[in-house]
Amino acid sequence: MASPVSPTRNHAADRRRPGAVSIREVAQRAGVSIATVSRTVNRIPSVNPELARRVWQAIDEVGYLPNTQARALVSGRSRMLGLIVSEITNPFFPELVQEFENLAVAQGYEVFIGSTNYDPVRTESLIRRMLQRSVDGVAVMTFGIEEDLVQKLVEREFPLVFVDAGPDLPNIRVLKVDYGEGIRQGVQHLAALGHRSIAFITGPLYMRSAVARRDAFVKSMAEIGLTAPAEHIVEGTHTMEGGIAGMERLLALTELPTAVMCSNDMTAIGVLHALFRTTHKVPEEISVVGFDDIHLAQFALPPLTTVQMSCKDLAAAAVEGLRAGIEPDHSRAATKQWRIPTRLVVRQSTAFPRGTLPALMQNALRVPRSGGVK
Amino acid sequence: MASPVSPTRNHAADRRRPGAVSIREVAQRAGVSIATVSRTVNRIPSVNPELARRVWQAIDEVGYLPNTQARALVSGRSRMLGLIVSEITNPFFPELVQEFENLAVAQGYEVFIGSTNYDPVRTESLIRRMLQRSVDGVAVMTFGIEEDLVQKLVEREFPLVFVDAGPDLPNIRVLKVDYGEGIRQGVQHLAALGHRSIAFITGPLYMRSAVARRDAFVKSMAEIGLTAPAEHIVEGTHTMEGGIAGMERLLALTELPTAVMCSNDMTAIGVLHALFRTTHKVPEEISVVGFDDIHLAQFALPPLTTVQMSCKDLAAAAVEGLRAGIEPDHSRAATKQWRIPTRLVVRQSTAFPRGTLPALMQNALRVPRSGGVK
DNA sequence: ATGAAAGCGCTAACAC
DNA sequence: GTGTTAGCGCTTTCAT
Repeated sequence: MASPVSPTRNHAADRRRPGAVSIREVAQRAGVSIATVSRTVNRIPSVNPELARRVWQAIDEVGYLPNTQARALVSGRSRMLGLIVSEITNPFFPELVQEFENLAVAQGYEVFIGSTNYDPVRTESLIRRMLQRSVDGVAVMTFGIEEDLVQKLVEREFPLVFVDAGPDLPNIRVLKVDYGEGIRQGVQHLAALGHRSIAFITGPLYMRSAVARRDAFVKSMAEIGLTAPAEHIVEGTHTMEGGIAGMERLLALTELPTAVMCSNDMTAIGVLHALFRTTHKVPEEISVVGFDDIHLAQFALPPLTTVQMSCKDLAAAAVEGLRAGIEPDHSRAATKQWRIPTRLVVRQSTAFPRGTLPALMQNALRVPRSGGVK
Repeated sequence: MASPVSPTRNHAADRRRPGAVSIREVAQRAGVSIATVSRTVNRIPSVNPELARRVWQAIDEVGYLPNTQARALVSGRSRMLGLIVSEITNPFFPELVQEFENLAVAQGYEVFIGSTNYDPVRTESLIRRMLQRSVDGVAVMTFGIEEDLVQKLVEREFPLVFVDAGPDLPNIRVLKVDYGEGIRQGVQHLAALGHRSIAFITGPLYMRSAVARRDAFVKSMAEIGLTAPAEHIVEGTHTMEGGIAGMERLLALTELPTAVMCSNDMTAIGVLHALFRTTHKVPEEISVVGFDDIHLAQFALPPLTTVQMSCKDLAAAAVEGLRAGIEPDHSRAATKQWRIPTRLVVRQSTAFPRGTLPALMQNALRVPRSGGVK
């Protein structure tokens, strides 16, 4: 029963990967107890420098890597951050994921990424999986909070970050994107060029952020005394396909707008595509403005004028917001809202509307084919 | 000392998230031992159905989720698969990641994604992090094996999947992409249209796959009696920026090629951009062919003719290859190589070269502006 | 400052 | 068929 050196070798060990070295080998090799190894690894100041040296050397020699699972088990913290996006294939998100990951890793966290694909079943399973892997917190960057998702998460009472809107609960932080200012700048840019008939292709309207952008558009138009007729505001899906479909509906109108603003860049790229297919020239015949400023926007044909929402800022705020909720003495533990600025980036998909005086002058002054504002 | 009900409440428990319920609560509530709960959860057939029912009910009532960390610790398997890509922001990868994730999750695995960004330091840390989280296997989908990365991984002797090439070791599986056939079809498509002067913009040549694609191009050209002059093969970076730079070099040549083939779609999109900027028309003046067939390719202006490398196939093979190495009695445990087919997808960026008879006839027959092969 | 030992949540031997 | 228990690798008391 109480055999000091058990003849029955442990069962699980045989199943483990060959390369794996445990804290015990290190302790043995350094001639100390496993507690000392643990302290050394965790940089507890009280360890004798000489012992610490021996421990580090042993670690080096055997190639020891602390087992995170075991650490998590005892500490109750996994040092993993959940990151939920709606669609990883939407180019905005990889950029966000990349920034988020860089920051998280720099702070010693790992990232558990998942995409909902707008599918409640999938989302449900995603949450469950994150809970089982006991992430320390979750950033929900879907830009459209699915209500029951929030519910599940909130119930478990752990640190959460949302974009745009979220319940006002102690563990929850919200990243407020300043859609108003960015959209306003876009509208004013178009108006300044002389556009009066500006259409807007929204995102899917079950998303709060899509609604927020549309509302910002309507408000910005009103501010300068303009009202878009109902048929000039069409619902899209935040995808290229949605942009194409939206533009086609606009094209079917008897009265074409002279400019189209889009709820995101992918939609704008779809619009560009639809316009190309129907041989309408951008920006000579119609101006196009996007939103997000994804990397691809500069490579659109023509390069897209757009409203930048810095995913660097967004990612930074998300990671900080999470840390604020997880680490008891984080400096911004009390901050509940984080403001994300936006700004206009003018490229070549916008110009004076056709037939206006500036456009005519411009045409007279330049070489034939390279239209557009430089 | 041996107090049956310890007055000292366990230390770690206080630190844990409130919502977390352990196997013990379930056992207590169902009036069974924790072993029975474990058996029930793991669907061991021998459990009494009546007890099982009570256990499931208790699980439901308390919202129990088995703790994966603890499971991993005892079983020696984490049910996590590492997935290493070079750049998550390159649109090819999110598509691959998505497929990979879907398949992995369907098999009960979680995915630990990491991108190397072509940075050895970052890569090193990535491997270490994956090892610490004890992933069960790693798929290296960088399309350019960094030698020391392989070394590190191979040392630990765990299941590995590479693309294109990898050491012939027991735990390693290789996904062989059939570049030859795809590139050949692209070249023959161009040649069939009448092109004789075809340039090629490669990927970064430290990548095996980039070299393989270039070699396939040279070989395919030779097969039909064509030889591209050295200045018609320029090195790119598999990015839009690289495509622009490459095309600019081509444009500086006294003798322009009539068609450009690219090592990937992003390069081709860059080429399209450069051509647009310099007011060259695609495909009327110059034809462009890509490689990969990312989703974006259909929305390029004009829609891109390209060689499809199915990331669905790739992802499926990667997951299966990993499972074959991890699960002792997987049906394809012995398979060491997996062939990934490629095929040509003709869209509108390719046409007869300018001035050839077919091109003239075509122009005579069609409405002014919408050139290209339909 | 260091070591012994308890215990994190779970699985798998082993005993009944 | 079910319960008891050792032990996965680690951190953290507690005693020395």
